[in-house]
Amino acid sequence: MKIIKIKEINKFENKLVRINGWVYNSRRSGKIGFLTVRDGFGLIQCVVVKDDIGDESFESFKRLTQESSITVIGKVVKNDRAIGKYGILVDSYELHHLSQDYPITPKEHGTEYLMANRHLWLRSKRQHAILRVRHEIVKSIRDFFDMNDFTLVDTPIFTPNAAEGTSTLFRTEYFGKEAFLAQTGQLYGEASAMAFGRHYNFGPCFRAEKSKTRRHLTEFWMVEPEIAYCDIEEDMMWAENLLIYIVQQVIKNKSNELNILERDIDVLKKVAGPFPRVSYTDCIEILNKADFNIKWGEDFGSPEETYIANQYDSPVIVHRFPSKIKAFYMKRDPENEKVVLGMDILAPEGYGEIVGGSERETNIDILIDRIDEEKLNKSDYDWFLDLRRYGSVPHSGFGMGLERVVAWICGLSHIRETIPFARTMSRLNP
RNA sequence: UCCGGUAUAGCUCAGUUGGUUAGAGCAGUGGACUGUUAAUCCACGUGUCCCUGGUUCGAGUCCAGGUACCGGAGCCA
Repeated sequence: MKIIKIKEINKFENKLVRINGWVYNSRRSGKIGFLTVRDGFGLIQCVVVKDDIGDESFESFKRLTQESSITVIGKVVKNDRAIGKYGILVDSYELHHLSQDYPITPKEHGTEYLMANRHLWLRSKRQHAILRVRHEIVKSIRDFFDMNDFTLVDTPIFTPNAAEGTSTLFRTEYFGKEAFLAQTGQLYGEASAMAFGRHYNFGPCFRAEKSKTRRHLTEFWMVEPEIAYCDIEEDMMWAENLLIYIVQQVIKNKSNELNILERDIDVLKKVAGPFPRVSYTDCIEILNKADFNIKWGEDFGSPEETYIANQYDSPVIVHRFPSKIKAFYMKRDPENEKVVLGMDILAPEGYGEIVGGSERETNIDILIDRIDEEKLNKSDYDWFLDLRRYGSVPHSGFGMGLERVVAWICGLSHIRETIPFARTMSRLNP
């Protein structure tokens, strides 16, 4: 007899099968019982009839608890009343472990409680769906870069320097020296782009900012392509095409999960491109028309960002920011020295910045000036400056925050559900 | 760091103007039920009311300080 996955149940109509899983829910009505079983691949309703399995088995069935691990043996039958349109008429079952007092009941719980039980919450339908969408997004990111001849080159997590000098870094001890957990792999990505032409790195980043909002994690995953012989316009195109590809793949392959999450797929279908491109200077004008009272040169706050994003159905690309509010490595616009060739992509529906990128400064003298201006330690960047000494070329790249993309595509109100084990200011466990 | 909010049963919450023995639903246990979808119905239990101090005849309730957590700002993906 075959052990099958619930997701392939429709291939086994009227066959006897085995399913390895866990009790999702159990209820009964006299001499007939209904056991919803999950196996990690899906849910199925198993019908337990006293007269079929015998008094003794039925008595022990009545004692089955939520999340007990069992193997169910029975016949697959079509059943319109059941979830998934198929059910199993139980012949017998084997109990592996009887779960006692499972903390997550089918009733409501607070988020704090659920986060404290995150290791168990992962079994719930919604959390399962979110992480499967995350999986699809990760896969489509890797496929996209693979199809376009990018090479994955992993960048280190221990670093000696502060790449952007602005964000707070986690400090650690490294054989008697000070080291930091990487907040970006970008500088290493630039080295790799000079070796491979098209590079990307994808891994965890760490930021010790004391941010307590629904958009922040202290540990999150970022994908960062870096492309040689690429200007800012091409950079925007890569980011746009990546986002469109991700959304298409999720709609195509994870529609069940989006339904479980009650995500409006029509909203996602509007993400077709080309995305609107608005300069920072134009944004200032738009914002002041809406009574925001922001001066040229000031950085956008969260309300400003949300207002700009809400003007459009699809993500919007904001570009050419004042150089003073952006990182030292961004190239200045030859047509306007006051701005840099940087761009941010803002997701619709208030999900905020999901991409940040730029064309990189190639002139070593300007870079050294900028490093001094930011009061960074020049010796830490000597290897980075080498990239401008030996065959410097125009190049660009961007970083995309995985969890914010997951939150946006799933339509979630909080980023902590987008990663299996969230790390926030107040949570290091489980 | 700043601003706002919350803290009562295993979980989710109610608790009046300060009043005597602190409540509900769910979960759990036992029972009834052959078509349930968070099944329903009957019976049974549970408390450091976050901590410390204060006001009061009397504090879960009012006041002060503290702690923890939540949301927002800043910062950012």
